[in-house]
Amino acid sequence: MTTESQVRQEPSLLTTLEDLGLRKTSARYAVTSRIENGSDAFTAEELCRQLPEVGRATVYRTIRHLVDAGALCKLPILDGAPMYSIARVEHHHHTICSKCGAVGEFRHSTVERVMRSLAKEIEGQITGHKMEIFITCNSCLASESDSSSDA
Amino acid sequence: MTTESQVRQEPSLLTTLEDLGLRKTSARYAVTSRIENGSDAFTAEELCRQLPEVGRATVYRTIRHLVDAGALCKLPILDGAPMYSIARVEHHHHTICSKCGAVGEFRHSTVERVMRSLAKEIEGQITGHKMEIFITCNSCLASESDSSSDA
DNA sequence: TTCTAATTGATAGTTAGTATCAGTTAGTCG
DNA sequence: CGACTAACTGATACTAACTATCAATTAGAA
Repeated sequence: MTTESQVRQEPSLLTTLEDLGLRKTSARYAVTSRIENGSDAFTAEELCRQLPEVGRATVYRTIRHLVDAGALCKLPILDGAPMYSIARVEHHHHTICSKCGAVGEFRHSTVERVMRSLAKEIEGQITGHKMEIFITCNSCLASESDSSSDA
Repeated sequence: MTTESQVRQEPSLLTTLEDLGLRKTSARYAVTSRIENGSDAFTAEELCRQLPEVGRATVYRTIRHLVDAGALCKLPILDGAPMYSIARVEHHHHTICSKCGAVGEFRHSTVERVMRSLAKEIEGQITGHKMEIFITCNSCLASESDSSSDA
């Protein structure tokens, strides 16, 4: 577990940008490292607020590059701005806590298998899919049972 | 097939509003009948444009009532405004054509079964789910093969 | 008919995101 | 190293998609 060789250093988001042929700038460094060290999922506006030294346009532009490169995933939220999270698994789905908004990732072969069986049912040609599971996360469940003991 | 008794009249959206204890007004009549007679899925702004005689606020308010009542479903679109479509099947998922934006509904027991097996994998308590399948619809496939014959 | 709470819609405000463009900078080339 | 230039930045202004406000209107009960 602690062996160096087993720690696969994920290519940093800044590297992803370089690989796109983009320059390594201080603004991009600020944005990518904030994303990497920040919380799970975030909105563009949150990031702007956390990085007042970087212009909004640059924050939005950098996010867009990362999404285009597949390094970030953008998930549409029913009410409000889309959230972004680092794509750690190539193809995956999301869990979203309805209470606190925490976003998780999962991948399950069954989901992919279902897609194949759905192909028969659906008119047209399937090009992709997306699944979101709404949950109450463990920490919200815990705080819920706390407060319910008051009542 | 053509027997009257087999044509189950779906409760109109206006009735849905009445059932919520809301008044039957001409603005609400205009909005609901436009939705019922219009195309599959629409955005709020589209509806506003189609109903210049109804105020924007009223259009948005009416949509919100219908979504709250479960008569319309709101589906978040990755880029742009959310789309709404009449919920014809209680619990269902959507197909979205990536070319033309046409939205369809489907329901498949396998999807629901998968959810149960995922429950084991996922931390926290599942409260709901949502699945979108991206397709190229038949008519877009057709026009695609047309234009490819030009090239 | 009268009354009143529900409703409307014009307007102004907010939020999220994009376009513009003059000024700055990374990285290369000599 | 120094100069050059295309890439980049960020302030600003703009647009789209809503939401809040509130005086005027209206549905529906009495």
